[in-house]
Amino acid sequence: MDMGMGGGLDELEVLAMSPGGSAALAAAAGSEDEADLRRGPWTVEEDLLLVNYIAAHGEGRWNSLARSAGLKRTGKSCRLRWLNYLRPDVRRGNITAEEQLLILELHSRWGNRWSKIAQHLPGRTDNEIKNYWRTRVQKHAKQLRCDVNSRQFRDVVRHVWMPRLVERIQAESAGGAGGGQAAAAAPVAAPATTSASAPPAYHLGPYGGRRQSTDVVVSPNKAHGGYAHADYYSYSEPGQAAAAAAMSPDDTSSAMRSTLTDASHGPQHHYATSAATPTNEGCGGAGGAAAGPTTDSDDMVQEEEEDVFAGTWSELLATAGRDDDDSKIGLPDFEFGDFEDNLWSLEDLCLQQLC
DNA sequence: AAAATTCACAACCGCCAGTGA
DNA sequence: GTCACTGGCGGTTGTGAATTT
Repeated sequence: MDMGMGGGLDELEVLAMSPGGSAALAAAAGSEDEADLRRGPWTVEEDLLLVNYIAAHGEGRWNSLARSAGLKRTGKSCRLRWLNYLRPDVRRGNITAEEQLLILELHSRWGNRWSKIAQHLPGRTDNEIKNYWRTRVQKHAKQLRCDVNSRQFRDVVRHVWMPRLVERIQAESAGGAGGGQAAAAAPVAAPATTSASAPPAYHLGPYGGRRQSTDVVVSPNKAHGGYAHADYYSYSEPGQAAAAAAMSPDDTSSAMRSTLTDASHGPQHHYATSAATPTNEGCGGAGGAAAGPTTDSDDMVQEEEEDVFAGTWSELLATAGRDDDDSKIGLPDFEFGDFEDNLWSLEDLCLQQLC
């Protein structure tokens, strides 16, 4: 694919992406709509236009919305910006261990159905989950020289990564009160949506890459139910440290657990049997294409006919926390080392004959 | 300290399905 | 039936920060 940003920028695009490029672009491009459209990173001004317009008029037809709001963007671009970034309930930042576990599990069931997976992770966007998968999960697959859809890698995920995530979740829960090392690795993103009392906050600004430290949080204007113009009242620190400080690891874990089992966000996820079933169910077909995600229709049927998760998250964690090994939800025993980013080693996997 | 590399993420694209004229 | 428009989805890429050499 060599179109769009990948195909190199023409002069207009370069103008558009430069600071203050909008005016320059308009001047250079003339009055035609097509050429008048801006591309590239959104500016604070554009974000404000979009946020304020939606606050006043709600979401609607995106193309007309873009025009009415005075944005020189396509409707698609506005929609994406809103859904992935500006929406008040969007959560960004560290993916928690619970969320990682859920992503791994759901991906094993549905494959790259990012939007579907995202529906089960409140506040997370399909784009973020997709990015997580590509940057983290596929990286591990690459390290192991496995194809990400291969049976070997799926086994590794199920037998090594998932159990370790469960361990990590337990450690975080246990460490929440005492604030041990697990606390240091605690999730930091606070669910913006689930707080009934807190007004939504719009995260404006960018703007690209890892510049979260420059994010601007725009508070809603509670007085008239709209959202204040350029009402910058808070600058979040890198990694949303402020939010992290406001929520202990334990709080986060319990919040996530309750959120993840909230029927309003979709079917409850019962993890235990899925994690406990060491791929015998899917093992018959061996590798290759058969190891890949099942088809959509198959999944839908499976989802409706059987819930592969047998217990709630709380139950899972409680069960997994028992000392008696036989009750450890059927997960294979591993020597759980540190909880650094590298959740397994090649030696581990060789020992387990997984890869 | 500078250069090179890696990482994380925003934003784009094409494709496709749904809808209405 | 068909055409145009719109929105949603998954795949891909460019970019800047962070890390390593």
